Amino acid sequence: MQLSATSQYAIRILVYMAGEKDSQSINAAELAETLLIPYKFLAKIMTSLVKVGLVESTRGKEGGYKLKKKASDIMVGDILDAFHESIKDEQCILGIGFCNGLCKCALHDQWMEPKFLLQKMFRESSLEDIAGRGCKR
Amino acid sequence: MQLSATSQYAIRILVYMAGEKDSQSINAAELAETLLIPYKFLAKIMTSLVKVGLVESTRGKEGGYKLKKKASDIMVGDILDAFHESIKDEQCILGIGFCNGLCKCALHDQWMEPKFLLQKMFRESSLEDIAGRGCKR
DNA sequence: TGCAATTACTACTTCAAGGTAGAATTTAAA
DNA sequence: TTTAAATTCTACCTTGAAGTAGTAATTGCA
Ligand code: SF4
Ligand code: SF4
Repeated sequence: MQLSATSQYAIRILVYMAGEKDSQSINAAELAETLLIPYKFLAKIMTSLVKVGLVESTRGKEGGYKLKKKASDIMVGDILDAFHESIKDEQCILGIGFCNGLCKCALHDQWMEPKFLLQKMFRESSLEDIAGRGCKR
Repeated sequence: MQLSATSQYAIRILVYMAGEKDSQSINAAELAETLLIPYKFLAKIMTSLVKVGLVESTRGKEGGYKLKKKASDIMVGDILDAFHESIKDEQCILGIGFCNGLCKCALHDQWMEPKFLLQKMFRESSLEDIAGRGCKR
């Protein structure tokens, strides 16, 4: 019952980038070192984030990564989407599927509420909301 | 962001057993067939449930499985515990760890609430509460 | 131009979860 | 006592996520 390592890394990376001076690019080595993420794995994640349009990259000397949108416009949910890990409305806690209220087991209603809160949290929390506070890793 | 297949299977198995006539044992073949769980994998799960004391088994002809406690005394959380998948208080949504309120990022407080609801749901839902309603699989 | 720094690509390895196969063990009943 | 039905054990296979390695492509700068 937790996010994949990939998603967790991605969130931490983008939050860190949002906390840095704008219009200044950060390279993979610095990210890997300060965030304690394996360099090569981070590089792979960064490429995904570039492909999905959350980050822009410049190669070569003086190159690196920059957020492609304002930190206030990147939601945690966008990041989870990139790795197909956002929570769907029909997701069932027992993995059965989508009774959609027709046949409700006792867990159904109880799962609705935390599920909704998680969706809301992911949908409404932007990088700006998170950056600058809490754990710096 | 979901339970492991093993835990989901285990919950469904025990809920089904709770819905059957008491003091009557059910064998692995029937469980596998009605719940659409691979037979051999189910057998493995059952052995775990026996070892952890939620189920008792009798081997040989006429054998099978029975709940070891009343359905109202087996909580979903007990099942998750058996597979080390219950949600710890200090579980962090970013996998960093346990800031314990000292350094709170913006996700910290928002994660607290759904986490609490999930813990409550797992802790307070018994098999009896679930059995007999909803999807029969 | 050439070099060094950087991301991107391709392919592999490792690890854990999920799943399978077959034989050993136990038991009730014929 | 034999046999068939059942669980249990041990060992393996498969799949996907996590992580690694090496090289190609790109770019700024000396
Ligand atoms: S009724 Fe229960 S099993 Fe069916 S979708 Fe809802 S939570 Fe899942
Ligand atoms: S402050 Fe944020 S990163 Fe730290 S434990 Fe809480 S949720 Fe996790």
